[in-house]
Amino acid sequence: MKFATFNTNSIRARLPILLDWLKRESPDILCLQETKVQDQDFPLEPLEQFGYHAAFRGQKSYNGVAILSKSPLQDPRLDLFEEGDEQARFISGTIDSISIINIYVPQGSQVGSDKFQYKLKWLQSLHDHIANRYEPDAPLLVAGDFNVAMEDRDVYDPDGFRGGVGFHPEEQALMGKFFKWGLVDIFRKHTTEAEQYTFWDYRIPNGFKRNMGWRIDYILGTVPMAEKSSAIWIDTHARGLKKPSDHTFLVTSLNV
DNA sequence: ATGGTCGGCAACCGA
Repeated sequence: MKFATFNTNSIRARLPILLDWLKRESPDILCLQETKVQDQDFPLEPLEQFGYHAAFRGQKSYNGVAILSKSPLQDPRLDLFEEGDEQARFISGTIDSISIINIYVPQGSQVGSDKFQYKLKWLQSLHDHIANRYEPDAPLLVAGDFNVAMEDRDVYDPDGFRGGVGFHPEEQALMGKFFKWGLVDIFRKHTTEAEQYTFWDYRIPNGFKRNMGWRIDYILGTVPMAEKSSAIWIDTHARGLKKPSDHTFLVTSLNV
């Protein structure tokens, strides 16, 4: 089984890249973030023509998540918070008896801002949601754009970023709670290599060419899932075409 | 060479 995640930064702008990649890689499940499209405008038909079911929640201009899959998503849930979400950042369900959670964590703007506090609250709420509703010995994958890098080897300028948004100890401590609960960073299960990034800021001139990136997209799995992962790789196909995304595809093979 | 990020969506916000 091939499982992947990709921040599209607009699914409509990235549709040629996305369809090309689906044709080439034929993943069983693909989690998408920042679709930036309202549900009535979601490009369902071309995806169905490629043999995919799609579950999605969008909103105007910002955010938006989707799960594409060859088998339909069962028991879909579209809200993290019990009272319902104001922002489209969460979608979960079950496929072939594997629980899937796809998330787009708030970016956080600046340390100390209201948006930063919301990011911390969101991460804590995601942790509590998982701890209250899932078991660490059951099959669960949590994938998406976490907007947090964990270690020096995961960013191109650790000393420059330390204490800033995306590389702040409070964010990292909240990420640490996921690992303590029992989730495994599947990328780090397979390699200790540094400078392996999934995101390059558009605003850095030639940032991709100079590999000035961050590893902020993850596939996390409970131990039974991590044990079934035979490989994981960063696929920069999304950077090769005319309208590159600022993120890449992150893909893992699972023996299920 | 005389600029220099994107996308959404209609003036800027968010990343």
